[in-house]
Amino acid sequence: MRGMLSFYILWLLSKRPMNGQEISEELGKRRGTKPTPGTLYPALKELRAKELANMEREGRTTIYKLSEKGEKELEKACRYFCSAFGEIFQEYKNQ
Amino acid sequence: MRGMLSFYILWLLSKRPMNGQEISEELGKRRGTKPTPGTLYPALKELRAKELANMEREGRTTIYKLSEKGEKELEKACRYFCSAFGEIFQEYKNQ
DNA sequence: CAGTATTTATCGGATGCCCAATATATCTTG
DNA sequence: CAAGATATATTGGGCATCCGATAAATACTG
Repeated sequence: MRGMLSFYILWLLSKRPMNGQEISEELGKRRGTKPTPGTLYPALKELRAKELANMEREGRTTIYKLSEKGEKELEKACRYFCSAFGEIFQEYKNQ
Repeated sequence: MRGMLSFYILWLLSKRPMNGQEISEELGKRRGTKPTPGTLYPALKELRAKELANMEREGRTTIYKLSEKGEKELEKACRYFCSAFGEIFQEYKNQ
Protein backbone atom coordinates (compact mmCIF):
# COMPACT_ATOMS: atom_id res chain seq x y z
CA MET A 1 0.00 0.00 0.00
CA ARG A 2 1.56 3.19 -1.21
CA GLY A 3 0.58 6.79 -1.54
CA MET A 4 -0.71 9.54 0.64
CA LEU A 5 2.75 10.60 1.76
CA SER A 6 2.36 14.24 0.78
CA PHE A 7 -1.11 14.32 2.29
CA TYR A 8 0.23 12.90 5.51
CA ILE A 9 3.09 15.38 5.66
CA LEU A 10 0.69 18.29 5.19
CA TRP A 11 -1.45 16.93 7.98
CA LEU A 12 1.56 16.63 10.32
CA LEU A 13 2.68 20.16 9.50
CA SER A 14 -0.79 21.45 10.35
CA LYS A 15 -0.12 20.38 13.95
CA ARG A 16 3.13 22.26 14.23
CA PRO A 17 6.15 23.26 12.12
CA MET A 18 8.73 20.49 12.00
CA ASN A 19 12.08 19.67 10.51
CA GLY A 20 12.70 16.65 8.32
CA GLN A 21 13.77 14.36 11.15
CA GLU A 22 10.68 15.12 13.18
CA ILE A 23 8.43 14.48 10.21
CA SER A 24 10.25 11.22 9.61
CA GLU A 25 9.76 10.11 13.21
CA GLU A 26 6.09 11.05 13.32
CA LEU A 27 5.51 9.07 10.14
CA GLY A 28 7.39 6.16 11.64
CA LYS A 29 5.21 6.17 14.74
CA ARG A 30 2.01 6.14 12.70
CA ARG A 31 2.78 4.01 9.68
CA GLY A 32 5.28 1.65 11.23
CA THR A 33 8.13 2.60 8.92
CA LYS A 34 10.05 5.81 8.49
CA PRO A 35 10.46 7.12 4.97
CA THR A 36 14.03 7.06 3.71
CA PRO A 37 15.67 10.42 2.96
CA GLY A 38 15.27 9.65 -0.74
CA THR A 39 11.53 9.56 -0.17
CA LEU A 40 11.08 12.35 2.33
CA TYR A 41 13.12 15.20 0.91
CA PRO A 42 11.85 14.99 -2.65
CA ALA A 43 8.31 15.01 -1.21
CA LEU A 44 9.13 18.13 0.83
CA LYS A 45 10.69 19.74 -2.20
CA GLU A 46 7.53 19.05 -4.17
CA LEU A 47 5.37 20.62 -1.45
CA ARG A 48 7.56 23.72 -1.56
CA ALA A 49 7.34 23.83 -5.34
CA LYS A 50 3.55 23.76 -5.08
CA GLU A 51 3.76 26.45 -2.40
CA LEU A 52 1.91 24.28 0.09
CA ALA A 53 4.79 24.51 2.57
CA ASN A 54 7.50 27.02 3.42
CA MET A 55 10.94 26.32 4.79
CA GLU A 56 13.22 28.24 7.08
CA ARG A 57 16.79 27.23 7.63
CA GLU A 58 18.13 27.34 11.17
CA GLY A 59 21.73 26.18 11.32
CA ARG A 60 21.72 22.46 10.69
CA THR A 61 18.00 22.02 10.60
CA THR A 62 15.31 23.19 8.19
CA ILE A 63 11.92 23.96 9.64
CA TYR A 64 9.00 23.24 7.35
CA LYS A 65 5.75 25.08 7.86
CA LEU A 66 2.31 24.83 6.28
CA SER A 67 1.44 27.79 4.05
CA GLU A 68 -2.02 29.32 3.76
CA LYS A 69 -2.45 27.62 0.43
CA GLY A 70 -1.35 24.41 2.12
CA GLU A 71 -4.03 24.78 4.78
CA LYS A 72 -6.76 25.15 2.19
CA GLU A 73 -5.43 22.26 0.18
CA LEU A 74 -5.22 20.09 3.28
CA GLU A 75 -8.81 20.78 4.17
CA LYS A 76 -9.97 19.78 0.71
CA ALA A 77 -7.80 16.68 0.84
CA CYS A 78 -9.23 15.70 4.25
CA ARG A 79 -12.77 16.03 2.97
CA TYR A 80 -12.00 13.85 -0.01
CA PHE A 81 -10.10 11.33 2.07
CA CYS A 82 -12.90 10.92 4.57
CA SER A 83 -15.65 10.65 1.99
CA ALA A 84 -13.66 8.12 -0.01
CA PHE A 85 -12.33 5.97 2.81
CA GLY A 86 -14.55 6.77 5.79
CA GLU A 87 -16.71 3.75 5.15
CA ILE A 88 -13.80 1.35 5.40
CA PHE A 89 -12.59 2.92 8.59
CA GLN A 90 -16.05 3.02 10.11
CA GLU A 91 -16.56 -0.66 9.51
CA TYR A 92 -13.26 -1.64 11.05
CA LYS A 93 -14.00 0.39 14.15
CA ASN A 94 -17.22 -1.51 14.79
CA GLN A 95 -15.48 -4.87 14.94
CA MET B 1 -4.50 12.18 -4.18
CA ARG B 2 -3.90 8.81 -5.73
CA GLY B 3 -3.36 5.35 -4.52
CA MET B 4 -5.06 2.58 -2.65
CA LEU B 5 -6.84 1.21 -5.70
CA SER B 6 -5.97 -2.44 -5.16
CA PHE B 7 -6.79 -2.17 -1.49
CA TYR B 8 -10.15 -0.66 -2.32
CA ILE B 9 -10.95 -3.35 -4.86
CA LEU B 10 -10.17 -6.08 -2.35
CA TRP B 11 -12.42 -4.38 0.16
CA LEU B 12 -15.28 -4.15 -2.36
CA LEU B 13 -14.88 -7.81 -3.28
CA SER B 14 -15.11 -8.77 0.39
CA LYS B 15 -18.72 -7.49 0.34
CA ARG B 16 -19.73 -9.65 -2.62
CA PRO B 17 -18.31 -11.01 -5.86
CA MET B 18 -18.55 -8.46 -8.65
CA ASN B 19 -17.74 -8.02 -12.30
CA GLY B 20 -15.56 -5.24 -13.63
CA GLN B 21 -18.40 -2.83 -14.34
CA GLU B 22 -19.82 -3.19 -10.85
CA ILE B 23 -16.41 -2.59 -9.30
CA SER B 24 -16.02 0.46 -11.51
CA GLU B 25 -19.37 1.88 -10.43
CA GLU B 26 -18.80 1.25 -6.74
CA LEU B 27 -15.46 3.02 -6.96
CA GLY B 28 -17.14 5.88 -8.79
CA LYS B 29 -19.74 6.27 -6.06
CA ARG B 30 -17.13 6.43 -3.34
CA ARG B 31 -14.20 8.26 -4.86
CA GLY B 32 -16.05 10.51 -7.24
CA THR B 33 -14.43 9.15 -10.39
CA LYS B 34 -14.58 5.76 -12.04
CA PRO B 35 -11.30 4.16 -13.05
CA THR B 36 -10.84 3.79 -16.80
CA PRO B 37 -10.55 0.24 -18.20
CA GLY B 38 -6.83 0.77 -18.59
CA THR B 39 -6.63 1.30 -14.85
CA LEU B 40 -9.13 -1.25 -13.64
CA TYR B 41 -8.28 -4.36 -15.61
CA PRO B 42 -4.53 -4.29 -15.07
CA ALA B 43 -5.26 -3.91 -11.35
CA LEU B 44 -7.56 -6.92 -11.44
CA LYS B 45 -4.96 -8.87 -13.39
CA GLU B 46 -2.39 -8.03 -10.76
CA LEU B 47 -4.70 -9.22 -7.98
CA ARG B 48 -5.17 -12.51 -9.84
CA ALA B 49 -1.43 -12.83 -10.34
CA LYS B 50 -0.93 -12.43 -6.59
CA GLU B 51 -3.73 -14.95 -6.04
CA LEU B 52 -5.70 -12.48 -3.97
CA ALA B 53 -8.72 -12.77 -6.27
CA ASN B 54 -10.21 -15.43 -8.53
CA MET B 55 -12.21 -14.92 -11.67
CA GLU B 56 -15.03 -16.88 -13.25
CA ARG B 57 -16.27 -16.15 -16.73
CA GLU B 58 -20.03 -16.16 -17.28
CA GLY B 59 -20.87 -15.30 -20.88
CA ARG B 60 -20.11 -11.67 -21.37
CA THR B 61 -19.16 -10.91 -17.82
CA THR B 62 -16.30 -11.98 -15.58
CA ILE B 63 -17.06 -12.35 -11.92
CA TYR B 64 -14.19 -11.54 -9.57
CA LYS B 65 -14.12 -13.06 -6.13
CA LEU B 66 -11.88 -12.64 -3.12
CA SER B 67 -9.66 -15.67 -2.45
CA GLU B 68 -8.79 -16.98 1.01
CA LYS B 69 -5.34 -15.48 0.64
CA GLY B 70 -7.08 -12.25 -0.39
CA GLU B 71 -9.19 -12.25 2.76
CA LYS B 72 -6.13 -12.58 4.97
CA GLU B 73 -4.28 -9.93 3.03
CA LEU B 74 -7.26 -7.58 3.21
CA GLU B 75 -7.49 -7.97 6.96
CA LYS B 76 -3.83 -7.11 7.35
CA ALA B 77 -4.24 -4.16 5.01
CA CYS B 78 -7.27 -2.88 6.94
CA ARG B 79 -5.36 -3.07 10.21
CA TYR B 80 -2.49 -1.13 8.71
CA PHE B 81 -4.77 1.38 7.03
CA CYS B 82 -6.69 2.11 10.22
CA SER B 83 -3.65 2.36 12.45
CA ALA B 84 -1.93 4.64 9.95
CA PHE B 85 -4.83 6.90 9.02
CA GLY B 86 -7.36 6.42 11.82
CA GLU B 87 -6.11 9.49 13.62
CA ILE B 88 -6.76 11.75 10.65
CA PHE B 89 -10.21 10.37 10.12
CA GLN B 90 -11.05 10.58 13.80
CA GLU B 91 -10.12 14.22 13.96
CA TYR B 92 -12.17 15.19 10.91
CA LYS B 93 -15.23 13.48 12.38
CA ASN B 94 -15.03 15.60 15.53
CA GLN B 95 -15.28 18.87 13.64
C1' DC C 1 41.54 20.73 15.46
C1' DA C 2 40.15 15.84 13.95
C1' DG C 3 36.71 12.53 13.97
C1' DT C 4 31.98 11.37 14.49
C1' DA C 5 27.08 12.14 14.43
C1' DT C 6 23.25 14.62 12.67
C1' DT C 7 20.55 16.64 9.15
C1' DT C 8 19.55 17.76 4.72
C1' DA C 9 19.68 16.64 0.07
C1' DT C 10 20.29 14.34 -4.68
C1' DC C 11 20.53 10.45 -7.98
C1' DG C 12 19.04 6.35 -10.40
C1' DG C 13 15.87 2.93 -10.68
C1' DA C 14 11.56 0.27 -9.62
C1' DT C 15 6.70 0.15 -9.09
C1' DG C 16 1.84 1.69 -8.78
C1' DC C 17 -1.67 4.37 -10.53
C1' DC C 18 -3.85 6.46 -14.17
C1' DC C 19 -5.51 7.72 -18.81
C1' DA C 20 -6.60 7.66 -23.98
C1' DA C 21 -6.98 4.78 -27.61
C1' DT C 22 -7.84 0.51 -29.47
C1' DA C 23 -9.37 -4.33 -29.88
C1' DT C 24 -12.25 -8.39 -29.07
C1' DA C 25 -16.06 -11.11 -27.59
C1' DT C 26 -20.81 -11.39 -26.28
C1' DC C 27 -25.44 -9.91 -25.92
C1' DT C 28 -29.49 -7.35 -27.60
C1' DT C 29 -32.45 -5.27 -30.88
C1' DG C 30 -34.45 -4.07 -35.23
C1' DC D 1 -28.57 -11.66 -39.64
C1' DA D 2 -26.64 -6.76 -39.15
C1' DA D 3 -25.88 -2.96 -36.10
C1' DG D 4 -25.32 -1.23 -31.89
C1' DA D 5 -24.54 -1.78 -26.93
C1' DT D 6 -22.08 -3.92 -23.25
C1' DA D 7 -18.13 -5.95 -20.97
C1' DT D 8 -13.57 -7.29 -20.90
C1' DA D 9 -8.94 -6.55 -21.99
C1' DT D 10 -4.32 -4.66 -23.83
C1' DT D 11 -0.99 -1.13 -25.23
C1' DG D 12 1.81 2.84 -24.61
C1' DG D 13 2.88 6.71 -22.07
C1' DG D 14 3.09 9.93 -18.00
C1' DC D 15 3.43 11.11 -13.31
C1' DA D 16 3.78 10.16 -8.22
C1' DT D 17 5.76 7.45 -4.85
C1' DC D 18 9.19 4.98 -2.86
C1' DC D 19 13.83 2.96 -1.83
C1' DG D 20 19.04 2.28 -1.56
C1' DA D 21 23.17 4.52 -2.13
C1' DT D 22 25.69 8.48 -1.87
C1' DA D 23 27.06 13.23 -0.79
C1' DA D 24 27.60 17.54 1.70
C1' DA D 25 26.99 20.80 5.32
C1' DT D 26 26.65 21.61 10.15
C1' DA D 27 27.15 20.55 15.03
C1' DC D 28 29.20 18.02 18.65
C1' DT D 29 33.02 15.69 21.22
C1' DG D 30 37.46 14.31 22.68
